[in-house]
Amino acid sequence: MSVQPDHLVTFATVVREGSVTRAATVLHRSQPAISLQLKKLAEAVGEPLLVRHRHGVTPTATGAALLPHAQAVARALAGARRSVGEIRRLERGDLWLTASMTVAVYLLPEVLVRFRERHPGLQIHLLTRNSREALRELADGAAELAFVEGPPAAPPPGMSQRVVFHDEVVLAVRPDHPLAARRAVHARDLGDMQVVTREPGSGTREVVERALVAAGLRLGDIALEATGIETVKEAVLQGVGPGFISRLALRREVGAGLLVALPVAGLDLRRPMSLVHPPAETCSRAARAFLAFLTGLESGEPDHGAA
Amino acid sequence: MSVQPDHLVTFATVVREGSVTRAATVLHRSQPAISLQLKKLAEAVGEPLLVRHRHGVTPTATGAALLPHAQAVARALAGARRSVGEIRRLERGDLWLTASMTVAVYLLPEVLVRFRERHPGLQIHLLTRNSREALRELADGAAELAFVEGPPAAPPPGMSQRVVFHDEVVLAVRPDHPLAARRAVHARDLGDMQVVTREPGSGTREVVERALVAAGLRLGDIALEATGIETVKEAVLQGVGPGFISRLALRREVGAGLLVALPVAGLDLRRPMSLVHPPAETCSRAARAFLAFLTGLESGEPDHGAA
DNA sequence: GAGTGATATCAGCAACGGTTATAAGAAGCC
DNA sequence: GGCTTCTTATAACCGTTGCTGATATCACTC
Repeated sequence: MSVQPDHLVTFATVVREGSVTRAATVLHRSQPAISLQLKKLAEAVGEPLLVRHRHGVTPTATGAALLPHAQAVARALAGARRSVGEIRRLERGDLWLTASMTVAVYLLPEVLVRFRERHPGLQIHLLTRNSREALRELADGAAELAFVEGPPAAPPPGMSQRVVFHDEVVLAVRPDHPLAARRAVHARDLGDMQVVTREPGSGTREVVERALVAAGLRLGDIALEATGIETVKEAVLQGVGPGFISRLALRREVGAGLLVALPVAGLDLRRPMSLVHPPAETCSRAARAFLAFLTGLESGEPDHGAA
Repeated sequence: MSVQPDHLVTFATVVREGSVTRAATVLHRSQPAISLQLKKLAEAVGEPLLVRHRHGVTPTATGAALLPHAQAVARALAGARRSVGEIRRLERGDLWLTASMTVAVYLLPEVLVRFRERHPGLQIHLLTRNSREALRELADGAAELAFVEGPPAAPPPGMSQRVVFHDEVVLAVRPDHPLAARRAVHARDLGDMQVVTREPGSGTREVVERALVAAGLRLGDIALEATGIETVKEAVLQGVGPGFISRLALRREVGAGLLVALPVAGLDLRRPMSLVHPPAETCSRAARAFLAFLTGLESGEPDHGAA
């Protein structure tokens, strides 16, 4: 029989305690169980490892030679158990998120800060991708939770999906713009405007175009087609004209009075953000904790619910 | 169920091999056995450690966090197994000997050198004591083999004893001494001599006195009572007079023609050296190897047998 | 010589962990 | 599209291990 890890741990404990009986109580075993393990270990080595005397045992020369290795095994095992304990108590762990740009930049940071306050030991990895890439990383296992744009379409097999945020594309204007005084604009007014939009292929642009098509309308002049949300925002701020931007991405500027967000009546510019994730049972504890945290946010803090 | 060392080793192997099936062959287990161990480990941790894909498995974030600990356990265990292997093959080990002065100084070094040539990895510890101390250290377990002076008296309980060397106290004289031409002296001539002896209480002195008493004789003048074998030897070399010394301690000087060793007829000055040791089964491999080595010497090389 | 404290030994038994056989899922290939 | 061929998962069975509880043994103490 070869050398068993348990035997080495037992041996190390026996030497540390200096007694088979004491080691038995420490290890929550009966004394014969310990004696048997020691016997097996000595057989494996081929010679006695302990000498018995009145008040316990002491290692032989061979035992002393083996002891450091036994201690190394015991140490390594204790380290592994401690690590597992930390993981179980969520004192340690990794949370791999993948999210499309808008979610990653404008929604998640605030949420993640609060989540980390609750679990400071967790290391959060946020991958900023587009929706398709995010879903692929989810399937790969590179991330456990994916935040994607768009309504619940076809969730990948074996995955759950739910809407976590109801965003909406709005028309952003400067406070000194004539429209700024109005509560909203109507879709038919768009034909007269010179607007700023994102480039074709971007999520925001697609939402706008789909809504226009559905409403049987067309855009007027496109004053500027900008790549990237911040570019559009900057163009609007500079006075180029009204621009289509997610309400989510405008929160700070609206709050600061730098821009005004106007809903477009007659167009369905809603833009739900979905969370896609494997069944909770197959998720890491960290991911489960984050799912629960999100649910808590939605129910407990209504300002994060509908747009 | 708690985290088992075997599971960690298996996990480390699976990650290294990148496949459950390959790890199974490496570990000489069936594939289901490995799968089961991984399942148990994942249960203990509380979340999945591996993600499956077409050509095997890769660790999850949690698995990656646990991996170093699993590797540490595997490394430590491998180290312990290697160490045990070395001990079994006598490439490593300790041999603790305790011996009375005469044996330790004049007999063992030569033997030990040859023994170490055969087993270079063994570390030999030679404790130089007197016979009583040697026997106590044997009982304590501080040494495995004890070389003591005197005939097989009462071997300690559970110990074996055998004579390994037949020494003899002789009368050493300088080559220019009148006695040097003779093959031997007779005990009754001692009364006329001025001799050099060890101090009372030394083994050599006791052998001489016991023999004299048994023969109904007394010593003549003691010219010098010296403490220590080398002191007696030096006194004889300086011409103080004949001296009682163990033949064993005279080998070099006799060989070099510096001294002549004269047996004393009519006195039983034999002085066997005994080896006391526990039963071979309870000895370390190193000690067993040394016992076998000694037996080989005695049978194979007669010059080490009788005096 | 009885008492105490330690380890060794023994018999019995439950459970773990292994094996073989089989299923099931995904990818690649005509 | 069905077929093959990798995977890993599941199930039934079974042998061995290793534990427990009781008891023996041994050494030292009083």
